Amino acid sequence: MPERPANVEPARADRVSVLLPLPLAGAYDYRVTDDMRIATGDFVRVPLGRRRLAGVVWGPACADLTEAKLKPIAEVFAVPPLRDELRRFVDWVANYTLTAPGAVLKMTMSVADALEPRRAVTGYAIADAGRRALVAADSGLTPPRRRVLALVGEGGAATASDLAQRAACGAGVIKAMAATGLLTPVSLPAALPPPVPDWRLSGPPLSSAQEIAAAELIRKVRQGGFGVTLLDGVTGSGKTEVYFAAIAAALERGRQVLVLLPEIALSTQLLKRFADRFGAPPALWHSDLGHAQRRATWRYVADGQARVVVGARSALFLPFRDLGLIVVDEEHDASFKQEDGVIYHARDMAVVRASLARLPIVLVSATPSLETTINVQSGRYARLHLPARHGMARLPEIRVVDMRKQKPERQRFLSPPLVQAMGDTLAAGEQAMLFLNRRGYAPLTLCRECGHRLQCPNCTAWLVEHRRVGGLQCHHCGFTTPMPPTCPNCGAAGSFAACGPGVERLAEETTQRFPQARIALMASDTLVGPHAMAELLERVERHEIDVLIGTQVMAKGHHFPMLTLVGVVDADLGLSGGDLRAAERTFQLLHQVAGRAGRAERPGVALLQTYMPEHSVMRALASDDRDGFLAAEATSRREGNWPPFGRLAALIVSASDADAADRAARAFARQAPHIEGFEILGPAPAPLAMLRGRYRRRFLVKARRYAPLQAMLRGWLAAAKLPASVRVQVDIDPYSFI
DNA sequence: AGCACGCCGACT
DNA sequence: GTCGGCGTGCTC
Repeated sequence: MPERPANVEPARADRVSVLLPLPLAGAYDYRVTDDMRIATGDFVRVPLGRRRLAGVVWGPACADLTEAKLKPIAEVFAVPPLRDELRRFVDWVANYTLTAPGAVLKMTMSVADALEPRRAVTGYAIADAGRRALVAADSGLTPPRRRVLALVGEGGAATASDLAQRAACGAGVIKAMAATGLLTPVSLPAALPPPVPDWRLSGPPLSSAQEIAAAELIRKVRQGGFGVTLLDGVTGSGKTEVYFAAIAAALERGRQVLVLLPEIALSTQLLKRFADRFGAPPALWHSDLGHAQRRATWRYVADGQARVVVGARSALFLPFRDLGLIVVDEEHDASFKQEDGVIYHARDMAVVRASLARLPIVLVSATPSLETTINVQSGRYARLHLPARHGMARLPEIRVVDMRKQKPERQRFLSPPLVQAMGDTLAAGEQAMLFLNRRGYAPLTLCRECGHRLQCPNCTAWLVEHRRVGGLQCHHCGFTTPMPPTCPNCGAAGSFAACGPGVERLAEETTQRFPQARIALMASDTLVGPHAMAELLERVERHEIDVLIGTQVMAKGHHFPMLTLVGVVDADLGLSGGDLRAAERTFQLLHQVAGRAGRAERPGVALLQTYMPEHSVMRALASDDRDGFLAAEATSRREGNWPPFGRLAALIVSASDADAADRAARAFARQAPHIEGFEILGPAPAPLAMLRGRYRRRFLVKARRYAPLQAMLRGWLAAAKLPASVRVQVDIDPYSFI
């Protein structure tokens, strides 16, 4: 039987509702047979059609179904029940994002067979005969057998293949030793529980500012209850050690901790620091996890043996047994926004989970989002500030390069001041970094004869030339094609011109200008395999690389003592496109990128190449005026009633052909409700009017801050009778306007 | 999400 | 004559 908190009363009724991890409108009712003890939250297996599925008992039966239609629950899983806090969270997220509750539950039940009894594997322990043989002078043991016995004697039971590998013998040796009684077969869990972090270990000494912030967080953790705290401090101010102190306090109380990170794969340095601080690594949760590990971690989170989970946004839906603290590091990062499936913002939903579970949450950033800043100003969130450390890393000087005056040569992209700075840096034996958020060689290829541009057949997007691997790629749907021999429009041969730079093209230019420099590319498509990133970072750290050229993956977390120059090749790149948060995001990204320079004793410089040197983002960066920038941003958003002062939802109507999409969008528009407090914009072709072969039309709904946005949208969607082939995707609080 | 049922093209 | 394409609809 699953263990069950004493205060949860078993549902007495002979029928209950069960939520299944499917995008169904609601929970389905099932019969409880007499021999079953069922409580709300129990994981159960139920029949659905001809399938048998795992689901969760969600509450008392809700529909009046005939006895004949009702099917019985097949089985109760021996797993701790889903806590009330998490069930309410699932319902809350479903309601907020206008998605089926089952689709949200699916994120909690993300491991297919995690509910099945924990699999055991056969391991081998040392038997008495083996122990005697090991100490006997004339045992007649072969060297491999002796090695195996020594290993098992010291390290304990292990699987045959594991032992064989460590003792450098065949697995047959192990089997034979078991047959002769030197080893005993034992049952081992398929994956061992994660090691327990030791909160009693002391971290590095804290500065007085850190001490004050840490004490406040520790107080909040000990006191318990909901509260949001922004931990605000520039890179190098020691934010991590401060929230480690809060983690230690939660562990001391025997509670679990969730740390959300934007890109777990990029956080090797954080994991290392965690292991140094607590004597054990945290449990990890991200999309690249192997299935067995995933399964094991889910179980150990559910039964409380995984004490600290560091994970990407999906970790927010894990079934913690006793969560005591949530930390969201880099809270401003846009990758917390999940853009497909259930569309949600992990930072915002983390605050909701903390609120429902009544626990403290810490948002951490050097460049807090405007949302969080406004919440601090209104007093909803507390703020702890860490000033930069004196005598330690200095923030780089940021200089703006006016590209209207400092033109690069034709078909070149590095301005004279940047080339000069690179030359000086290399001459001084230091390292430089070039940042450009564009993969590939050139973002656009056109025909010089007829002006034809190579476009993706499935998306409204140009094909990007990739010279390293050869051919053209669409960065939206993954379409690839070789470079055509002639222009598909006019048939001209050899007429293609690459327009604009990607990181590959910058590498080419850098090689031409500095033939002796050792150059490395760092983009999501050049880092293949799980260790590519770590290996490249090590090479940079060992100074085997002089110039590192890369995209956003290079922006965060790593610090290189010899890196003193950062060149931002196109600082304006993120500012076009009418995105609500374009300025804010560009500020955050460039601030982070610039922060890569000069983090040790050597002062650093960042050069921003821009055609808009007077733009508020460039001025704020150059004058290191984050708060002034945020204040100006707040003013302009308040004036337009844009988030976070008003609310926004994006609805994308899509169909498999353009005509159907237009018809559906017009029909949908006719049903638009006219309610005070709402403004409906559209339909307009979505920014990617065609994506993965579907034609998209977009509506934007602007609402006053406290207007009932979800209710209004639900009414609209219910009123519109659209054919099944038309899809309407709802994105509450949209971030990407693509 | 699956898995059925159902009505129209190229094959044994 | 059937095998199979995926559009539509249902699953307690």
